[in-house]
Amino acid sequence: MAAGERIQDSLKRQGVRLTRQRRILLDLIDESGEHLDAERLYLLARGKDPKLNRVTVYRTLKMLKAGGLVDELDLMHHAGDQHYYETRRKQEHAHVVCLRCGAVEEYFGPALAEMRRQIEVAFGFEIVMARTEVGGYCGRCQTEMAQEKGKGTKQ
Amino acid sequence: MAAGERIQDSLKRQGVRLTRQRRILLDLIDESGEHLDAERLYLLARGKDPKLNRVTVYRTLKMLKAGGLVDELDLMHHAGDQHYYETRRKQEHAHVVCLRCGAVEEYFGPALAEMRRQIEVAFGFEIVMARTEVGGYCGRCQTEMAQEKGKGTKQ
DNA sequence: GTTAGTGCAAACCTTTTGCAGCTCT
DNA sequence: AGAGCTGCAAAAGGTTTGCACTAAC
Repeated sequence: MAAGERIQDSLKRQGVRLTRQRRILLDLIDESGEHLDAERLYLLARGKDPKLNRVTVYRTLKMLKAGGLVDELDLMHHAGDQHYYETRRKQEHAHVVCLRCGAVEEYFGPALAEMRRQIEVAFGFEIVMARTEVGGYCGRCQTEMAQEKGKGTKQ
Repeated sequence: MAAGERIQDSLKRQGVRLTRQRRILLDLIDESGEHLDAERLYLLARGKDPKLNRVTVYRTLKMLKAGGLVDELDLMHHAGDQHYYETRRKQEHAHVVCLRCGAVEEYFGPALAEMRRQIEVAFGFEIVMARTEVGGYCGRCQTEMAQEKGKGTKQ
């Protein structure tokens, strides 16, 4: 995929049919700031086309994943076992998920690329995709948990 | 959990009841070389106790995960959406999964710890668990794919 | 016009839950 | 004895499939 290219352009180049439904879904994925799961994407898409079916969402996501146009995330299964999706247009990053409030931060540091390189060398492995997810507690939740603990002991 | 301690000892110390079923499951998890999913563990356990129920397997795994005694893996969902489990007794490592043959290698390099440290510092985050999974093609499959491609063009 | 894509319904796979009875401590 | 655990059956959550119809190229 050319850098900065939208998913739609990439698909068109591959000769994939651009239906009304796909245009809606791809726009949402391209523009969304959040990490979307199938159900959330479905609900957003229905806002634009109430007839659009949930199955079409799954089929579209599957196609995009197979084509390497989106990455599939689990976000530590923090909110259930559904998958989340994001375009691959961004630089590789790790997802840091707060297990208490669900906030997701993205880490772009050099250790990721370094690890990737080491794995390729060490195993003669050809990496197609990589996923790092970290679960724990964000700064704010650490504070709040400390406060609650204080209250708890008084009671 | 004390280093080198078996899961069973750790549970006993916590006052968790050690039933016949749990002993079977914990032995299997402790001794298994592979990454077990619930179904595989269930089948192995049934070999030792044909009455043992699948639900017990799920409940035991959930308890171990909640107690931080096992890690839950997805192995890039290579063979479906089930989860895999392994004891936490080993040093942290990344899982490198061949998308063609399913082989799993483990990477123990220093880049992992380095990334963990950077995330803690950068976000003031308290890491509880971390998971790195890499999908791609192992050396052998790369070779075989190259050969098949050669054949394919002749035909 | 052809073929890929859609919607609908129904199935599928993995995991969880409610409840009565059993068992570990 | 009694809380905690198990088995069974049933449901839930997330995703996929078969098929007839529709729309993109």
